[in-house]
Amino acid sequence: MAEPGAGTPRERYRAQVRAEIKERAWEQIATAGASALSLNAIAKHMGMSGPALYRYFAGRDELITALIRDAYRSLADTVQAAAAEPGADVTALARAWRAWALADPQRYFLVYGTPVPGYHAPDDITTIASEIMAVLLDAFAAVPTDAPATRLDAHLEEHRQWAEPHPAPPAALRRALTFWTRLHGVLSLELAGHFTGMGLDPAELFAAELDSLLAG
Amino acid sequence: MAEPGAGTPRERYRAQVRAEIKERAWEQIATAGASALSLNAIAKHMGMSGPALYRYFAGRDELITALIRDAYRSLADTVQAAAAEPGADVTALARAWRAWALADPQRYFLVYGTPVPGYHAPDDITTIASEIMAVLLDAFAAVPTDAPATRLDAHLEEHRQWAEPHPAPPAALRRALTFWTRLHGVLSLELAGHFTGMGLDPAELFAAELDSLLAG
DNA sequence: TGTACATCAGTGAACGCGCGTTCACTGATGTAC
DNA sequence: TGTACATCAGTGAACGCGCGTTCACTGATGTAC
Repeated sequence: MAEPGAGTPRERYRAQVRAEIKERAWEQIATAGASALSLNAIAKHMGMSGPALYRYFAGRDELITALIRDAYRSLADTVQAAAAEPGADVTALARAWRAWALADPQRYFLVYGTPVPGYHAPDDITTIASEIMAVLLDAFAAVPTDAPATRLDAHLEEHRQWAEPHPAPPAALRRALTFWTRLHGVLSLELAGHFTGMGLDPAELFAAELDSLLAG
Repeated sequence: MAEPGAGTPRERYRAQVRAEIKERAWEQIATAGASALSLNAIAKHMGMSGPALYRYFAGRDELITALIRDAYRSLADTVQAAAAEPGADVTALARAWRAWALADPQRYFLVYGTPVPGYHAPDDITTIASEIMAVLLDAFAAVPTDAPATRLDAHLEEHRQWAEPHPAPPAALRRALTFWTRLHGVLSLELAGHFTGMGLDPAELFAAELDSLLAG
């Protein structure tokens, strides 16, 4: 007797409806932000009654958590795919990261934006986040720098739990973190619209930060 | 006949109540985020009925806009005060910036966090934002770098409207922007809790980014 | 100084709304013999 | 192959809630003569 597995027509249907619910949710988030996400509104958009969604998600919170998980997963897949390309380097990762962010700003903000006080992501999401870091560590471990060790290198050498069990040298730890914070600095301000009206090209800013990473 | 000016007892009372409304609003934002801000809840906290607040703010949107304006004003005052101290340098500005951010994370996010799609800040807020940039430009114009001009320098030289009429040289434009994006990169991830559980000290990351600016 | 009037802060009732969520149900789909 | 039963997607009514906002009002405070 086969377990009620993923092949069943009913299971396939369930997965399909779940996916459509999430799609509509993303549309709603893109339009009005994550805080405006409403189960009833999604149901209406799908031509269903509100309570029907409870067959697919235990509630609003579970849906949001699923969206956050999907967003992390999507970014992890994106950077892993970029790293798997032949000839991939840090520049390729940065480009993939930026493209992912620009493709859906609200998705980016769901991952890296203003946190909801009190919300804590489940453990499996933390795991995905460290997959992402692992890709960065790999990339920087592959291109050692000859810059002298900094105070931060020393600090990270003594506080490297977050990178375990990756064997990256301290400079790679530092550069991976710096990749993250510098690109996020430019991207989040760009996506939030802080450069609009300033007359400059955020892509130039991004490129300059990438250069700074390659030099460091 | 004196205009119904700021000295009137009634006017002073009004200002006081307006201030208390905003204080309660900040408390609420700190607790549950900006999207949870509610006029009725504030009124209840103050022991007033909901409609009473309409004597002081035309509605929820006007209150939020006032809070955003106050937050920008507060940051501008903070960096201006830091710059006015004898012996003030870029390091002092960075320290003041960081202290301001840590003092109230949700206030920081109201300024630099996830934007609400569709919301556009009024012009006077943009003006305050450029006051802040002016302080950074002053600081960097005062300490020229001997680093060679970059591609970004060239871009900024041709796109410097946002800095007008400040006479800062291109390198100062670049360094002021980079100050902003790099510190924001570390601070926003720190305040959002992305470093918690990693076992590293965000202050070290911040210090390293500040060092990178001084070197650039 | 007192009296008449104007201003204005705050109340309480009411409006319509959309929210998340529960519940008992109908009807279609799948399963076992 | 057909029949009996179990599963489960989706409905509609209902719950209680808090929201923003309006309105006509009361009562206190300030102003003019």
